[in-house]
Amino acid sequence: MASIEEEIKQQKKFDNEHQKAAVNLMFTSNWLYNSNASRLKKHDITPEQFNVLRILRGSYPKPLMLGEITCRMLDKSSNATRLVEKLRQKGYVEREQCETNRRQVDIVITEKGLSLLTKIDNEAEEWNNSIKTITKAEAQELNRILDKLRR
Amino acid sequence: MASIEEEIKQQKKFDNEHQKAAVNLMFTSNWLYNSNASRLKKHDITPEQFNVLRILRGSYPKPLMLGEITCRMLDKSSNATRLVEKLRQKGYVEREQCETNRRQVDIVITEKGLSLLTKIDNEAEEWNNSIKTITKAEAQELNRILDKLRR
DNA sequence: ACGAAATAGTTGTATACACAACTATTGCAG
DNA sequence: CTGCAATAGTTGTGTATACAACTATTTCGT
Repeated sequence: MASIEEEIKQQKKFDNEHQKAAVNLMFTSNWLYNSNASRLKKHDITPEQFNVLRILRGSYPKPLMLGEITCRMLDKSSNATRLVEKLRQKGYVEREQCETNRRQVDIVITEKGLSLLTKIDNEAEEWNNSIKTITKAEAQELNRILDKLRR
Repeated sequence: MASIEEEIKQQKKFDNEHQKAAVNLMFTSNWLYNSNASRLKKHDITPEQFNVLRILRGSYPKPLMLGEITCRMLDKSSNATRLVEKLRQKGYVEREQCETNRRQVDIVITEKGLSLLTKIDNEAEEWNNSIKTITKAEAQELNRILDKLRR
């Protein structure tokens, strides 16, 4: 088992438990992100692109405009225009100018996109296990503390 | 108060508490990172560069070779060569080829770098409060769960 | 002593985030 | 109706991560 101090080879003790939690949080998030990135890599898709596809599946068959995608993303300041363009080039989404409001661009996931998500879902076993080292009760407690932290 | 579902405007319920915790973790980490980035911005330094400087202060006055910096960093796959070069251009660190092993490059923080860290420490009040919405006991529990999660 | 393997670091290319400036379209006050 | 503000999206520049190929140096087996 590796404590956060061991992971980053900390020489000195942390000032306090809060500082340590902040570092631990970011370190663990990176760890999780990298684990996710590596399982998606064989499908030639990044976690950010995957996230956008899942958002679009959530709304399917209704399209979403770019702004709606942005506000559902984990990282709000990411650039939906460019992410969507990457997905379009791969054939996973389609873009169309909205007829009633020509400023808007409507995005919809394609059949190909949906079937990619299905394939990834089906092999998610390994990924799911990587976070099942904690119990359901611990996951709930984690969610509670994280929600409180952001207040 | 904003639950993770509200933050990302989730349409459907999460499959389970573990999935939700994984998303919550990454979302909260981004939130924390952005909060950190914005306080450092007025000093024209990024969180990654700041992290490298603190690592070097931890070892001061002993220099560290690039590889030692890398393995202490939060994100191991980041590129210490390029980060250190940015810091060198700003005058916060010095690089020198190691005499006993010419493959190595020794890095040491400068007086200017140390005084920058001191200045940032002195105005860290606001940042510290941002994670004090949780109690010390909750911070400890968070640390315990995160360490367990990575096993 | 020689050459292969290991070690330390550098560099190139693709992806994504951060921020700001920019275009195009729509809505609204007067 | 006109023009200004608000909205929706695009694009440019700088920073950092991901991964792999590369150079230089040292170590070690024979």
